[in-house]
Amino acid sequence: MSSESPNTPAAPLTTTGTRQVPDRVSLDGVETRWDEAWTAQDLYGFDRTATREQVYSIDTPPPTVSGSLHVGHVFSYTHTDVVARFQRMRGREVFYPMGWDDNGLPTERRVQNYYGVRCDPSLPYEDAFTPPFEGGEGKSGPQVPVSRKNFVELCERLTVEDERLFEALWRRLGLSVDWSRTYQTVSAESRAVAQQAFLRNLARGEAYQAEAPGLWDVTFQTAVAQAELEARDYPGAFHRVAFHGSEGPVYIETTRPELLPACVALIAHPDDERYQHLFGTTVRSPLFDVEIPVLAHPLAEPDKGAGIAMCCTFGDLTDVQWWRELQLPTRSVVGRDGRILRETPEWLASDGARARYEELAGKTTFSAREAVVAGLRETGDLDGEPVTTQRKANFYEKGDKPLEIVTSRQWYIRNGGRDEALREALLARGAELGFNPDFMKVRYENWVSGLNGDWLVSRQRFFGVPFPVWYPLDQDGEPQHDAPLLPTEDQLPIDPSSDVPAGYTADQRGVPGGFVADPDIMDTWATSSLTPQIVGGWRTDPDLFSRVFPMDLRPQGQDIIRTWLFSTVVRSHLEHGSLPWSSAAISGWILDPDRKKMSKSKGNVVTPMGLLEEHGSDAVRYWAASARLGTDAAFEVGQMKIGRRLAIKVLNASKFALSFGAADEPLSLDPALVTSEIDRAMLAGLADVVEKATAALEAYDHTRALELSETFFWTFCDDYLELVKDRAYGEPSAETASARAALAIALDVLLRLFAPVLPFATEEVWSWWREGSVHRAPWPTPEPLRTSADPGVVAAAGSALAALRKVKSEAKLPLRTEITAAELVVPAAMRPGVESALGDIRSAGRVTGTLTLVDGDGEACVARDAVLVPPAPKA
RNA sequence: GGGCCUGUAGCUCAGCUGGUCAGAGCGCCGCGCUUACACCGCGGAGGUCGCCGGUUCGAAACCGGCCGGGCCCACCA
Repeated sequence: MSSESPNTPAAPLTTTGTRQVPDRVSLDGVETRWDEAWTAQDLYGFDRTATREQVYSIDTPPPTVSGSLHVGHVFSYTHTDVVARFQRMRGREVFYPMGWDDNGLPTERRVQNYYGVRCDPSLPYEDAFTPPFEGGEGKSGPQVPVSRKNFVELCERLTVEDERLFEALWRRLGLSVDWSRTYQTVSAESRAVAQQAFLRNLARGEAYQAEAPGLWDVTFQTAVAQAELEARDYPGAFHRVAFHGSEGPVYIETTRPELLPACVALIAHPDDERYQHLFGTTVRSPLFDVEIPVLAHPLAEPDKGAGIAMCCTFGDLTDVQWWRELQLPTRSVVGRDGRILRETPEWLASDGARARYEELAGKTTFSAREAVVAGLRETGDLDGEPVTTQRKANFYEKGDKPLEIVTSRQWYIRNGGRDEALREALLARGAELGFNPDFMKVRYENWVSGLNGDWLVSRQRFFGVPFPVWYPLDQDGEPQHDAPLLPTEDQLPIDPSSDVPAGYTADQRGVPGGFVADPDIMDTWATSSLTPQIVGGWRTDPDLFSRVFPMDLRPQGQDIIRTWLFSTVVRSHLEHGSLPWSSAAISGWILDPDRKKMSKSKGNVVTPMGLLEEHGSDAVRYWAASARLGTDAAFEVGQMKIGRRLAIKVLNASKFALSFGAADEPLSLDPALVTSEIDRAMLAGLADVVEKATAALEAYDHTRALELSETFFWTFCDDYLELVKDRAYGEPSAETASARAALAIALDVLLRLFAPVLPFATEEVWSWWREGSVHRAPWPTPEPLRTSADPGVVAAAGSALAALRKVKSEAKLPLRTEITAAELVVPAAMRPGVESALGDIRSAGRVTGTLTLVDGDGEACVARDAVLVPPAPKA
């Protein structure tokens, strides 16, 4: 053997002990039985004395516990487990933790409904708090306000049960996770990591606070980041509205007439002939009679609408850009609740304008629009009727109302969105990362190249990781945002709404001269982007961290390349100056039979546990492993049935291969005993399979590896096993010993090849005749199997056997039928192979008389002039 | 509008850098309870590789165009 992996036995194993093969083999109960055995042995426990070179570390995606797992999870987590098992057998010490994502909006909502509470960070912690009820799924009603700490405790209580169910499913599926290494994204440790990483970003100037217009969800009343946007179709209508110029009306078209009081300029393209004479002049807005400058800006598109746009603060992101670049005034009228601000703005001077505004104050944008349109009709400033249109609007991915743009103070982390050097550095990180499949890299590059701002990390929610920041209050009680009070790292995690900054006392909270907490929490990605640091012990266990980081693999879905993957790269680049992992494995979607992405709302989700119970875990894993990374796969029960058949075949073929000779007589695995040509040829073929399958798995191509092993295995069963079984049954001789050793060696290798995909069936068989677990056995290498024989001998002999079978099949006779004489037409290339295996061919084909070999061409052997003697009919 | 993926037997998919590629499994048809397996075995039928051009001695594979499916980004006047 050319290379020794750490768990290769010191001396090559050449014989096995006695065998205990059950009379009846079955997959029933293997999942539970082996899960228990593996747990008892701590088979997948991580050995933290391993060095970084020995470790293979996986940054497992933490599923959202307040949701439910579906077949897509089973699919992609199987891909990861195949990698983990392969690497473990290759001799790597696999660091394979499991996390639970219980931070964020889905959990917040679930806890609210389940316990009838809501989070109010301004409240003090209550020691023995009892929620009003439990199990209030979907109930709505008055919710008792509780402190953030109480809320987090309830969250932890609720998610414990979810986690148990999730773990049970993963165990059933056979994930080789080290279950002593689980983490929660809402845990104290995760919060501490998130806060510490943030404080370091802040110290290095990578995190900053800014007051600026930004996208705002009026339902959740929080700022929203670029990565959380979703463009959706939204019905709207173009309204042609007259502004009053000195030389007559100037018409603009708008879908948001309610923003008329927020208008700050009319803007056309600098080259637009139609508006040259107006540039530099002013017009007056209808209804509100505000003097509005007409300005030129290249971003205006002459063929859009009237070619001249109404710039408001703020209707869309283009408005923001105009406002910034043309230094326009701020005239906001939409509040954080999505309603028109109640206070009449000071820029509305005339009584008429103020009266018009008062009609709008407090209305939703929708109602305000109706009122403005009615007003425009009344004054004759609406030209024609509104023309309905489908427009695209930006939505928060979890929201159902279009986003507004609101000015607010927010925290940002630099991500290259407004800094070319950093953008280039992050693009370089992307280039350095091994994407599997590699075309997924394009999504990363597109996203980073298209960033238009830094990462907005603050959210105006209550449940989540709070910013570890307080502000001193001046003598007027105003917070001094530019002089934040920060905790030390060893104090983390803190909750600024209940903890007190150094040098202050609790009773100074909110008092002039005292302090106040930053009210915001972090975006969930601000925590999730640190999963390698959380699970690797960055904060508390530097020794562990040095052994697992940078990690080897990030498995994840393609939809969160722009969020989870990118944000993790950003944090690692900023904090560690490296990639967080060297490779990423991107799984595809599961499509239902209509080729649509499976989703709960469509009611076509099959419960994963039901699937595992019905088909068996190995079968479901086989289906998952049959799909390549990055490729969408159909949810196909047929493929699971094939997997089940394969698993059962592994049991049966193994039972058979182990049945020759006395059970108390050890089987030899010594290749030196393999002397018959066809046996040596079979091993040579297997050597090729091992070599190619290993290369495929190294390249994250589990599909190819499985296909190679599977194809070999079926030929092994259907042809090779049939050919050699008579010889293997024979009296002790060199030929018999050759067949038995070849079968044992092949079985030993095949079980290991299949172990990553079929962990239960292979372990079951392994236990019949081998010590320990197949999952800690070394991955096979081709060298011990190599022989000088031509692997084509097996194919040639198989072709000869098929020809003999075909004669019987066409004569509609049983395969037991004897052939007392026949001619076998053999293509020249197969002649040596057929000759070398003639004895096996004769016995497998039940040829009892003369078998004459005749030269032929073609690609397969053909039998002719066969004399067939059917078996005597049974009584 | 830009980009990525994808279109091969009824179905799900292999066909890697152009020359045994026209394949596998399921399904279908026929046969068979063979000292592992009926949750099985054996044999067989099925496709002008989305369409049209081009490159080449040769293309499912490479190039261009078109058509169809999926997805991402941009488009919010």
